[in-house]
Amino acid sequence: MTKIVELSDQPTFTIKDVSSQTGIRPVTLRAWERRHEVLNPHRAENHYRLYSERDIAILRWLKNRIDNGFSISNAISELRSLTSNNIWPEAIASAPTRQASLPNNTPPDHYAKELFRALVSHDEERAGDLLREVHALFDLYTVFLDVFVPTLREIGEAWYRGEIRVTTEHFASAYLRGKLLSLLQAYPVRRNAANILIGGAPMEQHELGSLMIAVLLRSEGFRVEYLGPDIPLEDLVDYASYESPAMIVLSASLEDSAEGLRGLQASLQKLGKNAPLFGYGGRAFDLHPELIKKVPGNYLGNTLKLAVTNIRNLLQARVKATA
Amino acid sequence: MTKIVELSDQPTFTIKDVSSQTGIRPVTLRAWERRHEVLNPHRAENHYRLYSERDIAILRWLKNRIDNGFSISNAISELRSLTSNNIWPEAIASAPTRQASLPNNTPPDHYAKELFRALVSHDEERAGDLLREVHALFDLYTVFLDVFVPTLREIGEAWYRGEIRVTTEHFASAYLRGKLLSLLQAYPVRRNAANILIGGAPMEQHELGSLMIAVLLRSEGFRVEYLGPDIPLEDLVDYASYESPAMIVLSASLEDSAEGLRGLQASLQKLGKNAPLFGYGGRAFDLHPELIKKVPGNYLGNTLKLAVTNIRNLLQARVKATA
DNA sequence: TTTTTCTTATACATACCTTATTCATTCTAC
DNA sequence: GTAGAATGAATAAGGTATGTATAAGAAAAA
Repeated sequence: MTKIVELSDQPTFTIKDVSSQTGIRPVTLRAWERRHEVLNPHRAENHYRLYSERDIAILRWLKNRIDNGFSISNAISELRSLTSNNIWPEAIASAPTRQASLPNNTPPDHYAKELFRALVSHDEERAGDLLREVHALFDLYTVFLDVFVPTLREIGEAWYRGEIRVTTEHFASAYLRGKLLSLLQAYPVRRNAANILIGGAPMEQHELGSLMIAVLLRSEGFRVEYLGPDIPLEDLVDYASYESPAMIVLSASLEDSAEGLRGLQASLQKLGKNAPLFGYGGRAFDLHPELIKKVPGNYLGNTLKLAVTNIRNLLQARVKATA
Repeated sequence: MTKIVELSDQPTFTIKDVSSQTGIRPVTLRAWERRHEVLNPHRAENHYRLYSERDIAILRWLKNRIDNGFSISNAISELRSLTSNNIWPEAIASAPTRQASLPNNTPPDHYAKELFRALVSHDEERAGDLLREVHALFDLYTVFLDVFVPTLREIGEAWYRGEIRVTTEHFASAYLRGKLLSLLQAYPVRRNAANILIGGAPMEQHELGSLMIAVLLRSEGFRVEYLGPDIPLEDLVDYASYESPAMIVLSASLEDSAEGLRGLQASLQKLGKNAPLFGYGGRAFDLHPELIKKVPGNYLGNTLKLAVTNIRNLLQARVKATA
């Protein structure tokens, strides 16, 4: 985790920007620079100072030390001893990262790592660049299986180990949710293909898994309605009786949510010949495999690829059965 | 990404037209052109300048930046870096200063009704067509205030009256969430503007309101981090102590979530001079106005427009106070 | 023809950034 | 306690940035 984070050296901020962001007066900034040789802002052609994000991160850290009662010279020598050992104070390490873009033959693994770093430092711009690159290089399955999923797993684990804040986890999740939803909406809706309803089990809040399934299915030409997380089952059955979808897919990451799915298959069977297939999956079933026996219906497997293959096969079988 | 609107390159406007549309004096326009090589208006045979709609959009964007306190050279270099990243025409086209309802005089509430019907019948395609049209006709405020908000209210009420299914409400909400998140991510992130953290109070699940605020603020050039719903406050305060945002905005639709905000202002004040402003709003405060007295901090009002205005004013006052 | 409004080029005032020097406090070491 | 360093801030003098004003010529309108 405490690997040295590279910060942008792109000089973009004027002294006024820096002052308003750090609360340090311009005169003081210049005095520090002159007297302590701290920072070395780039200069524009007109000799104006241009600060990088890294500079600002350092200044914020210094300001923080001063507000805690240390003198500027103390703070600076502390900073020096820290940086010479390659240990960066958290405020600096968590500043946005930006690296030269990697060569085009980088395996998806590296993108997962880079994406993780970008998200952990709340750097949307970098994350966007990475995703654009990833989409240009790989197909959707690779993007999801080898970039998104590992990134999400790493974020989850880092959160569990207490290395990143809940707020950061929230930020990353909101960001990827947005990307997946716009991806979903970018695919055209097939009106006369098999209709699949996708959502999260009751009480379920994590929707990234079901969203990825939805995007993959839609990209393969299925007609997909994405219903979001926390679907009430009774209402869903009622909706299914009117809409007659070919299949309902729900995901659960919590044990309780998964338990809640036990009665669904039976309720759906009551709809008779038009009863939709019911498929389920999610982290809850990876962690507690005994749940698979308890929940009637089609367990879709523990990877996205498996899930999509299973859904495809189940639907084909259903078409044959009704024909 | 989705193309929102096409801007004509036909040179049809005289410098006087441009001036009256943008509020920039002709002398100034010529000075910018001479000194910064920005824009390159076509010339008539008589050497008079002829501006295209696209030119005007760019100028309006520049004006907006200047009104937000940036210098012209800063604004132009920002513009350059944006265009080279090709996130460009969309961001400009939906700039907040666009004139409302130009050619077509269909009122926004007609679109609200149509959007409601499309969503209730789970018709994504129709909804997408409507949104594209709405974005081409109206500015963001109108789209949100007069189309999105009434649609959402109508969906909520229809659900309350039992006229639509929860599943339908979920579908509509997921759809609009996706649109809003893509919109948010379509705007470039300003790295040197006041940083605002936006999210939902603890236990809060409804995120459409805070998302709209986030989009509006980002469209006005603020640096916005959207953190999603259900933010843990303790962790947020910790994050704020490192990141020093200028403001934190949380929304609550449930009474309990709103109650949970009572202690935040005090926790934030402990961060000392760098303490961010705290603003809040949401349905909970419309329904239970007495909560406003109970929750210390800045109540932002009961409409989106009010909230954004209040946030802008609070931030301006803050800048003055620190300067 | 006269008047208006565009064109370019130059000029000017204000605000802000630059360096260098100075000043008034506060801290630190003897 | 006192001398001297450290520190934030003020000031002067020069340069840049920026909006605007003015002059002189050309085209369009009255």
